[in-house]
Amino acid sequence: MKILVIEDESALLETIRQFLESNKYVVESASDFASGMEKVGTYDYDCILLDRMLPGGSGIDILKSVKSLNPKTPVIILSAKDSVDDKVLGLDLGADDYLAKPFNLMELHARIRSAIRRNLQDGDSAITYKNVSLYPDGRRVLVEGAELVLNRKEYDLLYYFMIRPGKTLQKTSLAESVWGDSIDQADSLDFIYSQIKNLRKKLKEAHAEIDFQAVYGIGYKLV
Amino acid sequence: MKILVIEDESALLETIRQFLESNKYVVESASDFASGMEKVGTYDYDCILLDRMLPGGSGIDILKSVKSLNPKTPVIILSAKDSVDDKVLGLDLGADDYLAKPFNLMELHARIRSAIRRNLQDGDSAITYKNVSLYPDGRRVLVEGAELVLNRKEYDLLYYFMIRPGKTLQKTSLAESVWGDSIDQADSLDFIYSQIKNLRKKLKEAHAEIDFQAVYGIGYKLV
DNA sequence: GATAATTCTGAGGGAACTTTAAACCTCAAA
DNA sequence: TTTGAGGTTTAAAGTTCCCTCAGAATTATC
Repeated sequence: MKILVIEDESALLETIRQFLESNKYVVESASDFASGMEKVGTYDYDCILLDRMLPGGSGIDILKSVKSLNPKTPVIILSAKDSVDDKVLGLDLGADDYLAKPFNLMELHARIRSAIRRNLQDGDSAITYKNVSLYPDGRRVLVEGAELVLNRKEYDLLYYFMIRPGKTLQKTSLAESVWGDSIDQADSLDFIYSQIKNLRKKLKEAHAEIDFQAVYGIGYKLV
Repeated sequence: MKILVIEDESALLETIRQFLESNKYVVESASDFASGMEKVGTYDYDCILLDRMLPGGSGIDILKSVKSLNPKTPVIILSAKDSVDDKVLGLDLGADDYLAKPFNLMELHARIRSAIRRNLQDGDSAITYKNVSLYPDGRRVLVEGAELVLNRKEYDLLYYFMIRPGKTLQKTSLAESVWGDSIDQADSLDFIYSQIKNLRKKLKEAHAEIDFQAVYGIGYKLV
């Protein structure tokens, strides 16, 4: 699960980051309007935490942008203002939840899970490609109706591919999304080979019609 | 689906209303005893959420009234008290489920769906999976007709699994749902292992065909 | 073709996680 | 106060991941 936190108070940002990472989320952050907009426009996230007031612009505009690009991505607004108007404005514009600062981290966690779950439960919760269906809610994978048991990394990796079928994905992107920001430029990415290999084996045994096609020098794409 | 929420804390009431409406339910509400009684006596609902303590009277009396007028309407009691007596009293008087405050909205949603489904299935109010049947009213569990005696936590845990068979449930979700919001981030979740172990033992002795499959690094799922 | 770069495969081992049992705590009933 | 059941914590043993490494196979470049 990848979460974007857009927040200019660096102390708060770090607190949130640490907390979320200890809860196994992959966290990215932006601390001003421009970089927030850029991240939102470039990557997909499972949930976005958004401060209302940002240097360079209003969080509300980022919210609008998110909702036009990826209407289903849940956005939780963090704001110092606890006025009803503020709340209503945010929710009217499509925010999924609203949390007044200062807030409790456990409360934040509950809201994030709730938002993500709600998002996944809406309508078609399955992601299907060829004869493989993936249910984010419950982390299940079915191949022609038969359950395919995957472990954590395998599932995360497959999920990342399944929501972007046919698209060539760089190894660095894969590493960042599945393994988190902690990946260093200098680090070897050999572990991806390992995971791809194991996933392929399991998929083949289950007679899945999908495969990861290596794109020499770049990464892989799901075909 | 039309739901009546009888609750005097206006903040909680609004939270529930927003949540349910966003999930496509039609929501009506009452915030004191008299108006609750009136609504209950006048309209039919698919489910009623009922606070125990209300200005002007006890939720229990409303429950009695509902059960004499429309015995089949599912009623879920919401209460700040998590005492066993309270729970048993409510369930003895015909409540279909019981949720201790503070509760998670997704949990509430699951219980509502479960209660409504059970109601529609007419007659038996059991939740059945493989050879295990669970009767929320009375908190009884039968394995192939034979009663399986579970204590409180064991029952709560099993219930949480039974209404979500096959779905991978995170340990944190389990902890929150069965143990309540009091679970702290820093807390170890090892006690879940103990409960799982005891439940498994009892289930096995009773020749139940269900089991909790560990999902490494995530939690468990009922199979 | 020869060479370099990249990808694939299999095995090993340390870390993370789960299982199990037993000790410990708490609280209500006798 | 004692007793015992329910529930939690602890510790040791067992299991599963998944990263690393080394060599083989494949692909690109010359």
